Amino acid sequence: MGNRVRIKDIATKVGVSTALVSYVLNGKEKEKRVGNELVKKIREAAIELNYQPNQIARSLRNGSTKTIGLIVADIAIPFFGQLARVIEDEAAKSGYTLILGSSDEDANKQNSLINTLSHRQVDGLIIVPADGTCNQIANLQKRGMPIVLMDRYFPELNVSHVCLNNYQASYEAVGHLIKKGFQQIGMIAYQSGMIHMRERIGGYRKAMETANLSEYIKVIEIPYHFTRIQTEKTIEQFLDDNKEIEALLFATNSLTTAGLNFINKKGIKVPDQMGIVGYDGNEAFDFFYAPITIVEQPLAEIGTKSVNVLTDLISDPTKIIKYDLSHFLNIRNSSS
Amino acid sequence: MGNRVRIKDIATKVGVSTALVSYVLNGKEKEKRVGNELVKKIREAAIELNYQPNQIARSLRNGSTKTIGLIVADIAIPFFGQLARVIEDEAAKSGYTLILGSSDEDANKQNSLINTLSHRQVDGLIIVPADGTCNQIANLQKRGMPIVLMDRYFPELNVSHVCLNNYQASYEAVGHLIKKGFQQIGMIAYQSGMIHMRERIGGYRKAMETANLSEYIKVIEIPYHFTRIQTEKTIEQFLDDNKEIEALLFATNSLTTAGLNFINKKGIKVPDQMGIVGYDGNEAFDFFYAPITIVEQPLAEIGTKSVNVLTDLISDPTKIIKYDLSHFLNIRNSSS
DNA sequence: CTATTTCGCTTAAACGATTAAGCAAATTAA
DNA sequence: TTAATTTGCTTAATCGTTTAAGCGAAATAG
Repeated sequence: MGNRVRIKDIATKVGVSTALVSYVLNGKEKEKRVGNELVKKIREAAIELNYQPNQIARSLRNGSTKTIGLIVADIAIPFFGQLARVIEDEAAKSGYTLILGSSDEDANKQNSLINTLSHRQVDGLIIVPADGTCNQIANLQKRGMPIVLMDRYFPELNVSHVCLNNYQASYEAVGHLIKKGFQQIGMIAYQSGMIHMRERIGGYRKAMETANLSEYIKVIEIPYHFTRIQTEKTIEQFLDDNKEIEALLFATNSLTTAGLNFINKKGIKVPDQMGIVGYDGNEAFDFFYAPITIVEQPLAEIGTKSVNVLTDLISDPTKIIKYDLSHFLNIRNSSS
Repeated sequence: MGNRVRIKDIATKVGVSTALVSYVLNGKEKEKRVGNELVKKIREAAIELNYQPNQIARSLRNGSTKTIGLIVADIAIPFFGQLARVIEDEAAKSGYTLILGSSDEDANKQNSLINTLSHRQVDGLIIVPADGTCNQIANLQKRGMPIVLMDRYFPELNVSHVCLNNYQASYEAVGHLIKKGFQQIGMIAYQSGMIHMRERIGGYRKAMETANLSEYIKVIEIPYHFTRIQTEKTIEQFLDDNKEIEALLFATNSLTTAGLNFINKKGIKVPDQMGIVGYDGNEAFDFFYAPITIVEQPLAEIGTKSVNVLTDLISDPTKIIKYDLSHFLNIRNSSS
């Protein structure tokens, strides 16, 4: 893009100073009392020369890039892709553009992403924080960066967040299974110290305890970096070791996929031999012979709220806003 | 981020000029013969003050933002999410960061995205172009912007691209169905003038003609903005009008999903009553009782090549590089 | 008719970094 | 001893915008 047209070129062409051009192109011609004729000439010259403002120069001068950094676990995962899309649209409404990064739930990657984005002077960050990155977030906040944590947060930190009320969601999901007559309900979760996973497991436990089913509590936590095959093997081992299990709560979409795949192979009948509830829907599950009961997250609300909270923080960095949104339990055949 | 540390703060602390600090922090201390003691002091001061370079200022001065704009149809669609991820990683290897936009296959949206990104001085663009945006791309190129078209391109334009060889892919997919004994093969496509769809349809036609099955050629083209329900209705109508059809080629993942959903509801048996081949895999299809034969695209290759071509173009804007990559026909039960 | 206000524009600094050019002191060469 | 070179640093321009401050000329007020 060598032959870029600058404000100076317009100024030269019209025969005025760059200040006037800037005033006019920013719509301040009244306020700055620019003569009507010049306003017209400047506008025409800008169009004629095909002037395109340099947002970088503007950012440097204004101290604001009109840019939001979004760090998710992996943009290839539909859940985050869908969130990113909502965020993109909502951000655009306020003139913000998205800079994207995937952390792979890895603290080091997240750290370098945060550095990259903050060097690029993003006006704020929406982060799906990885396990063990509490300090990173705390430091960021101390340095005055507007941050919104999404999907999970650190209870020990006073940072804005927009998340699901995971405890309540699991509690109700398991309650539903119990009401349907299942008692020996197991849970397949990810190995993570992060609050969202702890709460999903906690809600499950609480529901079991409340129904006097504590003795049947069985949770397996699968490491995030396990391959699909390793995951299926682990689930197989878990079910072999606990043949009495009648129903399963899966803590994420991909765990549900892996689990169903295994259940399919083994010829286990859903829901007769095994009741199923999973987090986060997926077109995939429509094709399973028994449509799957799903804990649905309000994706659009999570995305828009995250952006709105962030723009609030950008204008007032002292604010702290926290949302724990409600799920919707979409009941289908797999749990009846 | 009010209290940012600038190079000037380091310079003041150490008692030198900003030039020296810049030289040292950019590793030019040898070349610029900076004294060993000062090098050490400057490094220490930078760490002590927690200096974070301002990439915006650097970009303005250097005329390069180390930023790539990525415009896809919709980042929420897993195909594009996966591509975005590959691109993100490959770009990071060369120090580039991604700025993201979704066009919804809409020419106007794409236009404003291109403007936004080019005002932000991206060093280059990877675009999945929307229908009817040939002029936009041509203008961009004329203005000297490095561009790589991905997934589709404009044959009438001499612009770099990385795409699938869609003609070949459809041709082989249909050839496979014919070899399996299907004759009355229909195709469900999107209504689009874009080359990728034309070629997918063209390859289908050619395969049918080659096998002397021209009389059975039946294609329906569904508008992109149809809802899931409208799409299913349209497919239903198509199959009602053409009850003799024995097999279907679906031109995209979401069409396959809609189609299978309908076929499921109607109780049509796959592959006995209907053979199926679809583009682009999806975990969903693993759960369909008959695993679906898929035209798989080399996602990783498309993504990495796109980035590599773009960085090539950035260093030499006169280059034009075109890739038409090969698919992999993953044959499963739905087509045998 | 002079003093004040308004009008319409220009000047120049600033944002934070990079880097060509230059300059004094120290060193080496002749 | 003088000239030339090397060393180690500083100065200042630059990238493209924005915007406070200022300055004549014209208009209005007194």
